[in-house]
Amino acid sequence: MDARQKITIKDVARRAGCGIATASRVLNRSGPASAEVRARVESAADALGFSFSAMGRALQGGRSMTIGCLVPSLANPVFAEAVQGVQEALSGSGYQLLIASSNYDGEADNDAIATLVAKEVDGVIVTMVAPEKSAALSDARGRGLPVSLMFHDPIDGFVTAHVDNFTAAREVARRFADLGHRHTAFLSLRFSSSDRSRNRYAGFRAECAARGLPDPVLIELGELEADRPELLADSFASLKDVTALFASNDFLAIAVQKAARLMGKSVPQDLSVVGFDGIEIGRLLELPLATIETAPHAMGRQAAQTLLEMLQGKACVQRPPLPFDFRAGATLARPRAESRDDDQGTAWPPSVPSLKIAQKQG
Amino acid sequence: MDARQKITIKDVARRAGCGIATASRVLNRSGPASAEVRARVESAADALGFSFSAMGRALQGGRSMTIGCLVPSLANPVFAEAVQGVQEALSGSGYQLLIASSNYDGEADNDAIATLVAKEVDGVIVTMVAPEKSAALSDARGRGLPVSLMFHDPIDGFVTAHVDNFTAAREVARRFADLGHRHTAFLSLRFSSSDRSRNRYAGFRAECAARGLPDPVLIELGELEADRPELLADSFASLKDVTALFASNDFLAIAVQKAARLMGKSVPQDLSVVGFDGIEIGRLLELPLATIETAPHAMGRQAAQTLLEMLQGKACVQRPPLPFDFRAGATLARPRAESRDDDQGTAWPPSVPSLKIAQKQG
DNA sequence: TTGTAAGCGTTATCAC
DNA sequence: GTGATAACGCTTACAA
Repeated sequence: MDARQKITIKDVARRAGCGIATASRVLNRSGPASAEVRARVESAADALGFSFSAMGRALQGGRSMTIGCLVPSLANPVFAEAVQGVQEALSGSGYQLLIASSNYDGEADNDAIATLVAKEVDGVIVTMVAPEKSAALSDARGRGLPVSLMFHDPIDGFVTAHVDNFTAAREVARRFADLGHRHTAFLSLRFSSSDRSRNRYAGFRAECAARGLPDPVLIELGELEADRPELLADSFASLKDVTALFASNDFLAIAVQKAARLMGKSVPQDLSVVGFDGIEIGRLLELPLATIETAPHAMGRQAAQTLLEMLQGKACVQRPPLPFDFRAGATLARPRAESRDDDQGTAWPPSVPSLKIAQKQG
Repeated sequence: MDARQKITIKDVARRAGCGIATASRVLNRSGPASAEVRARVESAADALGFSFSAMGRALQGGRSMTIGCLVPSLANPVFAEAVQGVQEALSGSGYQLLIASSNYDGEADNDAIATLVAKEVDGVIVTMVAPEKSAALSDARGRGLPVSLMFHDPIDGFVTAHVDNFTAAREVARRFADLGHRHTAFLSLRFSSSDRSRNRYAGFRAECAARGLPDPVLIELGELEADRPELLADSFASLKDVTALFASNDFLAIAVQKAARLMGKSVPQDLSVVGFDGIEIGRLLELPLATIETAPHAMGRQAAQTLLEMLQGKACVQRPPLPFDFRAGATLARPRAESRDDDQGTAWPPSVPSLKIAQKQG
């Protein structure tokens, strides 16, 4: 209702009885000014409650001092933590964060990038469905906009802050194999829209193959099943042979345990479960979750630091992947004796309602 | 390195062989233009890969089409979800979100507000340590900037999207009392910097008093203890009488169970635990968490909708609190028979290392 | 139908 | 030391 007009530097100058250039110099300490004028300007600014318009500055300076960040969702704590890391790395740099999220939608990704570009961000930090295929992203890069990726495994000309998903997943397979598991499964949400999930599956499968184990069963969930252990349970009734399951993230790993419980299977006696990400809460569970511990916070920090370097015109090189750790937990154990080495045929039903399940061929 | 110059509407106009006003009209469909010129302008824009500068527009139009959002932290899923809700409510409105976080620091809160104002956001959605005391916030409001609060219980002239913390907490006390618990405790992180925690404690205590129960023991944790069940366990060794514990959020509720386990206490036989917030994961635990279920997502949506209405100049009225629900879980049960009605003296040690513990007087 | 020009808030340049 | 003034990218009178 009472939107009072904005106080601009003009108002300050008028009140101080000087030119706007002088006011600007005083307020920015960017040039000479007599003590007297300086005092007048400062008290005028104070009295008026003046503060600079970042927009005016940006327009004139060519830099908005804003960097854009696109993540699939903030509801996923992994991304939320990464963004938090970005914020931290940026704090003190003078840059502000403009955040967008796409809800794992490739189209929305492109729109978001376009919007960020329109806002004249000075650089972007991005996790999206398919950066290598995004017209908006390559367009932005073509215009000279610094781009820093997060979570993605290395892609052609981009720099990325990442963890080596392939190798980390191999580690899980190694653990399973060492304990004597033969029949495994990989559980994923949005397999097709996440290069991370795909790389994890690839690594997992590669190591299984290297050890002469059958290919892991690939189970791709829809959004629905992930939140409904009952639905999940339905589908697992079929996986009789499977004694070890690798979930592509910790939430799935926790949800699948609930599902197992519903079907009377106990973890880890009947089914070993390992997750991915290493979210804090996994540690606090009655059955602490075995998982690959990653550092999303550090990923955010690194992505931001890389971007800051690009903004300073430094040459930017792809850094090595951030470390991961296998976190031992209570959800991983040897398979029951009787279920070992029982390799007769795949207990694989032709179809499972409302689930897209596919077993990759070796 | 190769920061190609930006394509402005001037470039488009030049290439199309027309004035910039015409180009603007065509591209915005905001005025007449002959079919011929229209075509020329459009193909020129296309060829050049032109896109508008939101900044130029904002500067001229007086509105940045950006709204600012300040939350304590994105690492807390409750706030992350709320922000997600804000994003959703804003999508399609043409407004972008500029996000800041303060890490629960009152000073950072003020800085963040100031920065958002400098960015010329058209409105702000805020959760901060002390909105009623923030100079920056009242200043912003004084300048006519629409302000919409989230999570905070109603404060003088502000509108807020909230849940009735006091009443929700009373509900917890009621449940405890009905089951026969007499000695309770309230566990909080950052009690002093969160009006929500304070209101929850107040409601909890009020209902205990109304039922003739002793005041709940107030336990305020530092950041450290919350992540270290060992440390937590140390402090609980003292709370011999307490049979029921209300944690001011679900993470604490989960952490405290781990601590209880470490000391050989079993939940809920020896200790009932109820959380607050209703995070999804609580449902999936082996011992599903009893908690007050709130709707942070809806809170974000409502805060955003309210702000949009303010931006449209509509009168905005404080809406009633969003609903909460008591979610039954396996962490709440009757106290053991022998521990009931044993009211002899407070089992309260003079000091517990590294914890600020205080018992409020009735 | 079209183009010129003023103005949004700032800073940088350049005379004074 | 100081103050006009041009420029940044855009929209919108207003004039042609």
